[in-house]
Amino acid sequence: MAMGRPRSFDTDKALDDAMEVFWRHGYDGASLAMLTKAMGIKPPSLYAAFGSKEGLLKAALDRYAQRRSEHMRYVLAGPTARDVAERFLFSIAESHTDPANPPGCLLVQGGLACGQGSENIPFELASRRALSETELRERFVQAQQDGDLAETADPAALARFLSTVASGMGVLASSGADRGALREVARVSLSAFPERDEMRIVKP
Amino acid sequence: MAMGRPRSFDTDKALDDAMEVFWRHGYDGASLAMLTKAMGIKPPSLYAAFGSKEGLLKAALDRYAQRRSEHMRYVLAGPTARDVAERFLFSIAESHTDPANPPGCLLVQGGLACGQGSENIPFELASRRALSETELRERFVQAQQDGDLAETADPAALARFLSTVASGMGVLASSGADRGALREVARVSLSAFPERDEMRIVKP
DNA sequence: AGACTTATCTACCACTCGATACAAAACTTG
DNA sequence: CAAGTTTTGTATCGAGTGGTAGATAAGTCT
Repeated sequence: MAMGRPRSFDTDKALDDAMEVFWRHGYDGASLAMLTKAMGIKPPSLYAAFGSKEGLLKAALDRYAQRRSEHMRYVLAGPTARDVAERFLFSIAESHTDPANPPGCLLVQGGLACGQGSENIPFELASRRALSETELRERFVQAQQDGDLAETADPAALARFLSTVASGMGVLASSGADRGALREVARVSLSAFPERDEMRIVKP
Repeated sequence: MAMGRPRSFDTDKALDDAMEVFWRHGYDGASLAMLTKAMGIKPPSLYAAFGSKEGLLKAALDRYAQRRSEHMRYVLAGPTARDVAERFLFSIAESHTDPANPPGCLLVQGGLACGQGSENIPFELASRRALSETELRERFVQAQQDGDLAETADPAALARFLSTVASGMGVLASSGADRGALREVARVSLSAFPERDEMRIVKP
């Protein structure tokens, strides 16, 4: 059996290019013309490789998650719950203002509300945003067991708070805020986080 | 001189309907077909009244701001800086989950990233988001003068933090979070806010 | 009433959208 | 080399986009 003509473009490179377009223009705002131009391929190649525009987005999101998993591993490896929170917020201040990428977060910029035919895109993004919140929550539960987070603290609430601030920082960055502004938000947010020998956040 | 045929639809009612469409689908996702159907008018009437799709959005945003100005007046009338922060966050938890509206915040849902021909929409929304942050900051400066906010506190940082949390709550609400979840975020966020006789947020 | 002004409706414009049919090209295998 | 398989480019599809021309309807003014 013959093997067929080999693909003439690099899939990961093309996904990086597509990711940038989705990031900068959102799902609805990213047209196939933009995408194919950025990726350096023609529509039939795109559809052969990714199936559809939505398939392309999902592949780009997978790659985005893959990239961020390294950061997240570092974040979750913080020695205490508070260190984890600190790493989380400050690494986001950096990544959301990384000049190598469009400002903000793909999972926020990608599309909170979409038009006809893209109704499921916001759900897709939301479910992926929920992943890091879950990781944080589980890490905080662990911290409670380890004793570096007060038993009266609420891991779910803390994780949701951090996740919410992260989304807000994405919105802030998308409107042109600089790295200093995001760091400042991170700093203020951290003061909502219980210090080691203190607990301000307790269950109701 | 004659006065011409009177308009057969109510402008404010039509704007409310358009607002909901923009809110639910974003600027790019809101098609003229959706808008005219929701508003109960035909395209020529829309263009005669609002000039363009972008003009319609701006008119809807004006009306949105008008609605929220009442809430904001109540928020800013809080007796102390901390009361202001508390009112701000909890009123947002309510409004972003008001079943009478689409979930989230129009200024966030409307479009953080848009396509060709709508590049200025994100700026328009960002500038309107910045307004409430400015109001908060000025209120906190006043609070400092009044003595109910520590001199070492940073009004700009606090206002930006609250504004960021508000945006984050918009993202959270748009992905289906319920009112309780938003209230919880508000509660945690408030613990980052200096109590009356304490100041945790100081200038660097 | 009749002139004038403005809004509304039908129908349509040029264009872009996401997606594809088809044939030529490029590779592996026999 | 020839057969088989997959990718590529050209050219295009039907549907939908934001927006408008022109005629008609509905008012106010003299």
